[in-house]
Amino acid sequence: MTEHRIKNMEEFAAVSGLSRPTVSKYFNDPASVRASTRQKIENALEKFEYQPNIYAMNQNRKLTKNVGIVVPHLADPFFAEIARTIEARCIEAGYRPTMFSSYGDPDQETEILNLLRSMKPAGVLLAPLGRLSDRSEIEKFCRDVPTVLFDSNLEGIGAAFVGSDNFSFVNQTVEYLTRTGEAPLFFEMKTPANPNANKRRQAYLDVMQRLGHEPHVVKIEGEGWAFEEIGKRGAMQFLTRGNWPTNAILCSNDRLAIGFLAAAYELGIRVGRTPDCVLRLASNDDHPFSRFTCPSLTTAAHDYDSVSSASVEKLLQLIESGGKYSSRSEQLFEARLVLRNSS
Amino acid sequence: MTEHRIKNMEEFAAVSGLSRPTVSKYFNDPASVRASTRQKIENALEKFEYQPNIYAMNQNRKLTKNVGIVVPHLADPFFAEIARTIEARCIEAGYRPTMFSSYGDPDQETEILNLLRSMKPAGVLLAPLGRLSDRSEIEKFCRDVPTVLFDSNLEGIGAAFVGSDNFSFVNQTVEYLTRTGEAPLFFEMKTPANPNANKRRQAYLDVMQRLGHEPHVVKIEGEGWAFEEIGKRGAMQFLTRGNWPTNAILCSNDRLAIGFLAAAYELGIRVGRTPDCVLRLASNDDHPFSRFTCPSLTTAAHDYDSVSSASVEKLLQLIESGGKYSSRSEQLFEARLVLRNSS
DNA sequence: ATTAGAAATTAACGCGCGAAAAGAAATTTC
DNA sequence: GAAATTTCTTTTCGCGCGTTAATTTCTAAT
Repeated sequence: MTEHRIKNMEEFAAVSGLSRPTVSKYFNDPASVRASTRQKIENALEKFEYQPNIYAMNQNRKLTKNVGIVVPHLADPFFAEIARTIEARCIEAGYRPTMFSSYGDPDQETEILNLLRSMKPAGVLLAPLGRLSDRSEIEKFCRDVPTVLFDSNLEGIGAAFVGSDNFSFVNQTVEYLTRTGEAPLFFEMKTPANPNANKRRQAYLDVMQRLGHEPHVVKIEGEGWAFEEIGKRGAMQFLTRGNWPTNAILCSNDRLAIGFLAAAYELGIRVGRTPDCVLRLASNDDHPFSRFTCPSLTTAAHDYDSVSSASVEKLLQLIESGGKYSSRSEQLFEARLVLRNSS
Repeated sequence: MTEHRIKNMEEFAAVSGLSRPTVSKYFNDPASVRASTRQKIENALEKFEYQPNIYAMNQNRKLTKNVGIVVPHLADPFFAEIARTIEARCIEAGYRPTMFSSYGDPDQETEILNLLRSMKPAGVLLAPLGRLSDRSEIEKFCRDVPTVLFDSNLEGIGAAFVGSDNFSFVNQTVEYLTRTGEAPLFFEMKTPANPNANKRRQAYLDVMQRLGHEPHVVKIEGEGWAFEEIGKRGAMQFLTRGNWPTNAILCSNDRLAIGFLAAAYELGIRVGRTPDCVLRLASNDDHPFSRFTCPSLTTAAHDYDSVSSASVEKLLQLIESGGKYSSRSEQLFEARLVLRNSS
């Protein structure tokens, strides 16, 4: 029982009865060595607990197994959830994901990209801030590092975009609200940072026209990422002002809707589909908390799983093709209407 | 205009008119070189955009500038928020934080610690899972790496613990509820994973005894991290059963309370402090969403800022003392009672 | 100007691994 | 069983930097 702590791959190769290059190959890709050899290594691995020095590994590798995941705001459960799923997918695929959040700050987003560049990642999954992003910085980054955009599209940037079909979201909610009652107005922030918001407004206008109803867009004030607070304040104004053109509200996203519902509750205005309610509300995203609002929120749900899987898959393809791609692809997933009690 | 891309520190040292060891010293600690030298480097830095290879840097350094931040569940806005604050503090202090989340899984927590160990971090800030954590693994890890525990205490493990004073939380909420109405019952999960939950129950029992009221603890079923769902289901049962010993509820944490309020709303049971309400509810944590519940939630707030600052400060002290400490310290911060509409 | 002390330079080594090339050994194929 | 193929070993080089020790240069004082 030689209780000799293994210090490097040389020593570990010795105790597994192999040469260092072979062991190196194994750690690079376990399937690249013969089964019997793999056994030898894995036996030794159990007895001696060694793991390669990640810094030495990555220093000389052209391509690391690192993958960067960047989201605009990790404290938003929506992004936390999707980042979590993507992270899991990357690990399954044998990569080492690292998560970053710019917390709504464009400068921090740029810093993250710089840090990532120095990490020589195999690829990056990036959900950009949107309107606030420094487009040229992101563009520059995408030229150096294989990058797949998700959630927020920046036209023409990155090798691919994977996201949700905003038209499908709004189409379903508007159609449902209209079919079961009055056609909705659209409740949104005046200057949304996220490009999806703009697409959703456009989709709302399109659908309303198609259905032959007059559109009403309510734009509320507010900057930053405190959407619930913004939604609540905006709803307070909207609700106390009265004189609503319709009794159906479609919020641009769930976080605004959460604020809206809080305002309605405080004002004693019943929201829901029962006869005693004066307003009906629907929204988009299926935020993790939307099933616990009062009333629970009718919303168009992202296909989280598909978006995550497709993003990662796209990135893996891109990596395997050496970062080259013939044309930028965009993949959009349909929404799934989730009927709850708010409409 | 020599558009020559700098490849390594040697080249960068050349263009800044210095020797490599000096430049190396600068990157290790900018204050360790003469002011005029620092200027030279920073001038060159603006013209030539070079950043040292992080892998080569860390390979041979006894201690990196890396700091690990580990939380039990990043998709929980509470942890996302505290992780965010801690991350910012670390960056301010010149360290490079990396965030990890075990997502409630003990195995993943252990894996994270193993990965961290191989990153040779200067220190780690760890909020362990709690009851589910593999104590021996964490203990082993803390022997190798300077570690400060936060949020959840594991007695005797790590160099220090920084958290909130659960007694102060419960003391304030119980005292408030009792003073303004009936004494509360305590609503919690049967087998809470988080040690704070146990301390809160104990604090509740203590306070009730001190105030001369009979305690009532309602324990609801449920495993995992879907606290809102668990709270809602448990509240559904509790509320439909009727025959409540008191009209005041103290939830162990806000996420349970969010579920409780959702259940009450669905059942048409009014919660709040107005005369038309049949129940009053308070809770602990001041979860980011607790101001948007219906009604908004009266809760005992963590001193987020102090906990984050103190944790990081403690870790920095620990790092500067070479990871040595004479005795394990515990630092607890008082709660701040936030009165909203639920009681 | 002299000089001690601080700061920078030179030179050299090593870290732990990736990578590549050439040859030996094992395995598969017919 | 020999040939063809795959897999492994040996050898060697280099990555980009940390680190150290011995000098040299600079700075700030006497």
